[in-house]
Amino acid sequence: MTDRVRRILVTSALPYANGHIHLGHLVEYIQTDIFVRFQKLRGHEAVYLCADDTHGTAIMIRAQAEGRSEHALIAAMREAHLADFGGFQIGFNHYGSTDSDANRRLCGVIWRSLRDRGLITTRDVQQLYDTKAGVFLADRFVRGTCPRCQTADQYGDSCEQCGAAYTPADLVDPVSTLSGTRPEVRSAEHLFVTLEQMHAFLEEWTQRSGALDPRIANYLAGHFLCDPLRDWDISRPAPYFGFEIPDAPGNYWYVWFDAPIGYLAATSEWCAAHGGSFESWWHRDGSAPAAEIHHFIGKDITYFHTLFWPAMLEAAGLQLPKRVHIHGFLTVNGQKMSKSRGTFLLARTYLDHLDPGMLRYYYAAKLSGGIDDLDLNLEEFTAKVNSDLVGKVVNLASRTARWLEQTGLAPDYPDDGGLFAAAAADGAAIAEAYEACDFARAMRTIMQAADRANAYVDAEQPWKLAKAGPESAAKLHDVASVAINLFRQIAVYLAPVLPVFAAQVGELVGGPILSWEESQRPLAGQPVGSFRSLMRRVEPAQIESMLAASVTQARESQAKEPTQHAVPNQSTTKGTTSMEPSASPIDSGEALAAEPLAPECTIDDFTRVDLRVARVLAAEEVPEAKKLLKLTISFGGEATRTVFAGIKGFHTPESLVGRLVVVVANLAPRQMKFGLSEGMVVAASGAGATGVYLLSPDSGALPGMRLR
RNA sequence: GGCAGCGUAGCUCAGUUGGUUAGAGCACCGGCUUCAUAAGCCGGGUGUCGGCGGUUCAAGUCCGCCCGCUGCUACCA
Repeated sequence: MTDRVRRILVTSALPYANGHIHLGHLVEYIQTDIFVRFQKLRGHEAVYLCADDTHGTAIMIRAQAEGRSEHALIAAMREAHLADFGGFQIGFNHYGSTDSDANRRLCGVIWRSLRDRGLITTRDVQQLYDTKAGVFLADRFVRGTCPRCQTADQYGDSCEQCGAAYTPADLVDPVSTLSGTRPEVRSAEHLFVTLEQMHAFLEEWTQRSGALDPRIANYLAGHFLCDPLRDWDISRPAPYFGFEIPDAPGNYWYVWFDAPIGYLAATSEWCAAHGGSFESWWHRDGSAPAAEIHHFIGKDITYFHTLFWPAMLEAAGLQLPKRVHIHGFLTVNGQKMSKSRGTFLLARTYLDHLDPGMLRYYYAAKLSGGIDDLDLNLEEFTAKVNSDLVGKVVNLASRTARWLEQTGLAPDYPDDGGLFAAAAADGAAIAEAYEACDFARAMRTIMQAADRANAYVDAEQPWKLAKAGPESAAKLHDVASVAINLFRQIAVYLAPVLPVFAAQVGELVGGPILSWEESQRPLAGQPVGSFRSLMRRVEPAQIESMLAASVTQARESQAKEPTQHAVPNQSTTKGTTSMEPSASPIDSGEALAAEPLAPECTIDDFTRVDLRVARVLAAEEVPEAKKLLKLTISFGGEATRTVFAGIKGFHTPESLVGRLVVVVANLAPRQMKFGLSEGMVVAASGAGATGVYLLSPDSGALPGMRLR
């Protein structure tokens, strides 16, 4: 079956050292791990490499906020990542870090190749600099007024209102979200890769190499390759946590430049430790059989891995990926993972409550190799694990192993009516499905074998043979021997998905499962150990308790974790504290937990916002708008204003007319799709929660009165 | 509204390059069994394959339009 030994280098995307591993990440690592274990079981030389992604502004800022060095931060996160991966039986051959000597060296190698091929160019970039925080500000750390339409509070790169694209330096009245101060414009030289020079190569590689799913190739053709490719800014001026560029002092490689090179660095480190040759994996003219490079990534980082990265490899003359496997995101119970619902499940939280093998199996049963999102439906999870793994597979041994404890397997494999041979013949189809990353199909085929095996036990009724006395002993021995062989055969097929389970089966009978070939011939005459529980049913209570723990955790971490504002969440007003020891604390802390307090402000800050009582004179639907109602309000006297409020669906126009509301009266007018809005009606709402609740003053308040 | 994706049995999904009466698992109902760390076996579906139209000898499978849902983004000022 194994025609020739393939050399397969496999990577998963490098997790960022800014957060813990969650069940969404694990879709990728489990998928990759199954693929690698399958290849190894088939006798191929497969190497699974990964590393922590450690550089960039976000790490720098976080380390600053936590009052420790970047190195301390990434070391701690690395330890946590490794514990999580270990818990889920992810079998990396090597787990490196982008903050390593090997990576620095290889970044230099790639860099020189790009230089030598004339792919690097230099250009001045106007960027905002936060003098208080002492850093250049990435686009998302700056807000200000749009230079084109004058809309306030826009991000540094584009205006949400008019769609204008600009650089942060063009913003009117920019503010740093790090320090709240006004940043100054500084000009700095950045280095760019002129990707357009690689256009023809990228066209060819993405469209015709077979490395990409046609849907991805199509997406790239339609969104990027149809126009000249823009230059890629790959340097950042100091201060920056990363590697300084040797021939451009004061400049650092952008984190997305050094991250994929981490794949090369991990290879280099692994080779150094195991005596392999880096060249044999990545060089094109290696004397060894050409290696296959497989990258597994999520759809969010597609263009880094399908445009920038192959361009870098091509420029450096290195081996290109044979395949970039792209998967979708994880949803839980059909929705995006949510901290408040407890479905933002960290790896650690899961491990505290459930068996990792179960998630590995569930993901395998749902993964079909496509880029569709994968849904973790917790009820289905429970049903599938209990039915397939406990009821069908484990139960097969549970119901027959005891009859072989004394005798071992039959000395010759008995006649089983062709069952073992049939499942052995399925091996080719199962292997093909694994190879195509269509694990769902592989699991379906394997479970059919388990069904047939259980039907066999049922038909032979070994429990009756056991009672029938000595004359049936030989028949009982045969039946149990068949059942245990079928069980072990299934364990071989499941070994890539359930390595720990496979090892336990090996202990029960037949020794460690080391080769796919073991699915092709039955065992005979071997001893059988005493059967021990291999897997327990999932109880709905376990799921409940995991979700509850997850909610609690999310709250705690949100209370503790520094935000990018890096300002401690203190209670700042007496009012807040005096309300805490309320006699009957029946209100849950959910709303507050979902949205931590904003950074401290001064009374002057507050005074700048002019809140007034207003009366709603008229209210009407805006049929084309999903969320907006058009209100006409008055602060008293003749003048009226038009305000669009996002309360459609929560208030009917009729219920609003005549009532008093609170309005931000000095807010800059905003041109909206359906007209000019001249203020903002204040309402309460919870982060991530539905429901919008208008504020009303006590009776006696009059339009025009100010809130203070 | 823009971009992307999806709509097949109550639920989660398979349906390969268009080809015989459209499938699986779970759930549900009935029967059997009792060896099993409460599993197993047998039987049970009149599903408008979202709708309409088109191409074809033949469409869940290709094309067009429409409807609905999801994600990102936008009208939440």
